[in-house]
Amino acid sequence: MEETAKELEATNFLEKIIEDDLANGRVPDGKIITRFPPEPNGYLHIGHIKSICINFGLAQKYGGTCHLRLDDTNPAKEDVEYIDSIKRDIKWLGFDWGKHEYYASDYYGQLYDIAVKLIREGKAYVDSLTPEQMKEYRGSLTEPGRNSPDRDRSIDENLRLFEEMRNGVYPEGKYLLRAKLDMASPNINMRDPALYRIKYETHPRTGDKWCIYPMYDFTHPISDAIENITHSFCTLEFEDHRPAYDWATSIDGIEHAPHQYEFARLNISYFVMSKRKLLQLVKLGIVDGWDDPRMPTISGIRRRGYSPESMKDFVGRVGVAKVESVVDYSLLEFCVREDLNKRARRVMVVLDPIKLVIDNYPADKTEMIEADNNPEDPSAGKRLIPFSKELYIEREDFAIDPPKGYHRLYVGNEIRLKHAYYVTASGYETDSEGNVTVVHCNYDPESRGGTTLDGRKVKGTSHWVSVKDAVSAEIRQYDKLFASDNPGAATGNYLDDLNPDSLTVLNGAKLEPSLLSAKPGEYLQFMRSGYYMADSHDSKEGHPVFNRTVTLKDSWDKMKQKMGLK
RNA sequence: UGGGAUGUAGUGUAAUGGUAACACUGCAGAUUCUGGUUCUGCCUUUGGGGGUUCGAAUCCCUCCAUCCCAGCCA
Repeated sequence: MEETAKELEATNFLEKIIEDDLANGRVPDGKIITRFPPEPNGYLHIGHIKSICINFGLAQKYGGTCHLRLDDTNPAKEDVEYIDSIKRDIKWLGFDWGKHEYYASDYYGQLYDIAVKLIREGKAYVDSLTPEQMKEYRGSLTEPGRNSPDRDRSIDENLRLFEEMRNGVYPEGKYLLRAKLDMASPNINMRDPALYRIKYETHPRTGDKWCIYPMYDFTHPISDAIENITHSFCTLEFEDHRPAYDWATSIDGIEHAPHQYEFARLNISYFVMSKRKLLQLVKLGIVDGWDDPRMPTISGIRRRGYSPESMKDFVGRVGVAKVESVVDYSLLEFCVREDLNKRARRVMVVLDPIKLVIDNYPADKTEMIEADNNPEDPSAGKRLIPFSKELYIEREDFAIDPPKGYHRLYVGNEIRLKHAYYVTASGYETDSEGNVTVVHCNYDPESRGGTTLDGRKVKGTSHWVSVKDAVSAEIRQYDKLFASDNPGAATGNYLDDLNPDSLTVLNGAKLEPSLLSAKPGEYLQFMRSGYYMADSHDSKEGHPVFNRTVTLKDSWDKMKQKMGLK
């Protein structure tokens, strides 16, 4: 069995379907064709990454092609702004649709002709029911619907009315073109679904050429057929639409019959993913826009500093199945950290500074300390950092009364200043409120570079920045947008679960001088704190602004919580 | 008995009649010039009940639970 070997490669049920179709000669020329069909009515989010990876990824894996098709059949909600962002986001992920950029609106002419043909064959009719009446005639989940009085309208009259609809003779809502299927079907989608509605909206691409627009159940399957799509993957909620899909693709004259397969959409704890809610967060001004770094949009993720590789790794680990599920936010953070650990350039930034004065270090001396840019990647090279008598260190790296297990700086304790020297604290100064303002210490000149000949160990290592060489910057400490792992579960309103601390802005941070010219797009690790990236909107040469992508894991913080210190 | 779908560690996903597993999380430890990384170990799993079988997560019956569907949205 030659297909046996291939089947072993499949890692999920969609791959099994493809391999089975390939093995049984059900795919023309052995080239599968998939499509990613977003509606340009909002920005792509992390849930779409799964769909993108499935459609583009599977085409790639099996030597096929993937089309980008903008499903633009509702001009009331769609906009070129969204089309542009969608294309930018897919490219950022590293996928390429090549010349296969299509629009459902490209097929309006063909769709119209098919509709006319259906009318001629008595398979579609123009209905004058109002929306309220429609609903009433449709029946309910447990009761069958009733036929519309217009269902038996003559073919000639249907033809005339439909043409007049197209010509703008009637106002919106006056008439509707419906397929004549089965009003008693247990599947509501088969109860004479709407095919065309009147809409006086200017379309982003067809302008005012049309005032009737085709519906999803009609457009989508036929678009797939026109493009010779072999595998049409969509999310679970379209399962009930598959009979409509199969109906549309089997209309006489449509030669190619693609198949639809459904998978579970991606849900992540602490996130909201619906376009409606994301749009609301933007409209209400709760976030800075679609690309706010707290948004789960691809543009938000990019601005936050997540890497495309980590996102692809993430959706790969999540897998593909038909169970509605919620993935732990911790897996997302794990993937981001794992990837950034390999690629981020290490730098020293003191977020909440206090001064450290080395009493036995010459006042006028500055020496350049050599530091690795990335210990995980020697090819990232080294850089020189200025070191002098007065430094900034992290406020939480010094304690007057060190708690149990604390191995940072306290009077009498020796620590290492990263890459530089060992220092031992000798005393400290406080302000009138008792806050530490200055820590005094002495350094061991023999420990230059961060080690000593005697091989003695120090337990703590602090990062530092030379006072006279320090750069200031705005640091945006982002956290989860929602405080609940299931926003809205408790009250029914997801806005009740907004995390009040999702953004903390730090203005007093002190940075090593190399950061003065940091550029958006460069992955950084502020040592011992987290991963950061310069903000693409607000960071300027000489006035950097950084977004926190994700914190480093912090086992000391965990220990403190366990000891009840936090 | 409206229709459609789905139930495997805390979470996600494998295993399709032959020893239930991988990842994340959590816990414990080792290493470490980042309390990061890396490494080691541990915890916890087939929705319930019946049946077929030498053998069932897998096949059959039944019950239960959850999700989706009543837009002129997609």
